[in-house]
Amino acid sequence: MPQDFRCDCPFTSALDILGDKWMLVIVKQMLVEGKETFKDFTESDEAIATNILSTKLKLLEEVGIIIKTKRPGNKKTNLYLLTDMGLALTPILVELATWSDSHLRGLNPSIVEGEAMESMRRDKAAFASALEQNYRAKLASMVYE
Amino acid sequence: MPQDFRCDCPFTSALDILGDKWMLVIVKQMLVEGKETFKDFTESDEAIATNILSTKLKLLEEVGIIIKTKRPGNKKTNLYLLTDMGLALTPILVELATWSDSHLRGLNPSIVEGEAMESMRRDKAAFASALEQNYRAKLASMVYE
DNA sequence: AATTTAGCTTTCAAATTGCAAGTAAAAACA
DNA sequence: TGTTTTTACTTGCAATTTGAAAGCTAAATT
Repeated sequence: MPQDFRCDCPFTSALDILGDKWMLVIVKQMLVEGKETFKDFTESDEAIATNILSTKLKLLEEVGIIIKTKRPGNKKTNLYLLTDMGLALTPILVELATWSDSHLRGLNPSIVEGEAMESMRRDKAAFASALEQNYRAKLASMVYE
Repeated sequence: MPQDFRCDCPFTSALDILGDKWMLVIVKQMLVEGKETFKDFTESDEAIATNILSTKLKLLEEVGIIIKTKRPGNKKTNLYLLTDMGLALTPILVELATWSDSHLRGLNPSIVEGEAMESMRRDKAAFASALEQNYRAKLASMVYE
């Protein structure tokens, strides 16, 4: 079941894949919070139900945003990792967070503040790039362990 | 009914508002396609149902992304216009389209190609800025007519 | 005055989301 | 080596959301 697209619009087509409450949240958890396993995701602040998690992980894999793998020697724990296609979502996530930072604090006063937010405000592109490089470094280190 | 937020994460909070198939599509139609009236939206490529459109327009207004108004002298046709908060979504839309352009053509080969896409690729920030300025110019011209 | 248009609302069916419980296999423990 | 725990799910079912189609009201046009 690949996916259905509403039309030929590039904006809309992205939302045909990413436009729901969970797809980008899962990507964020991987990129920003370092979550890798099914268990990791179930323990998140956002409290995703396991059946939804299962469905969304399958969809993310089908589309090519993540890959499912295992650590050598471990036959039980699945690892979900971002592909290049998935890492390319970083700028979208950073723009979403930036918009929240400047326009959503009135509606959700609990939105976090701190050094990371300040760093993001100071230089969005550098912040996005750092997130991505950090994740790539982790991927590289996994291969040789 | 303002809105419920899942947690204090700025990424997730943006998706609590924008994370569905329609909210950002409606904003795109206003920003990129110049749609303003209920009728305009119903005639879009994406073919939104009128009940959903009605619900989403109300939500967009409640959140503060759009305002509902009328042209002076016309008591029938409602105009929906982007606020500053709504216009601030432009970079998110441009990042979504950019991602589609580089990663979704395999899954949706019908995604449009053309001068606008090339211009977006050439300079994303300038493209976003042009979209926003273009919309602001339209807003300014409406006031004096 | 009659018709058309714009902007919805209502009804109901279908799809999606989500809670809670259950299962199977691997791994850790005694 | 047998028992318990952990991980990664699936299943059943209720609740919510989405969507197609029809209907309705008031303004504008003919």
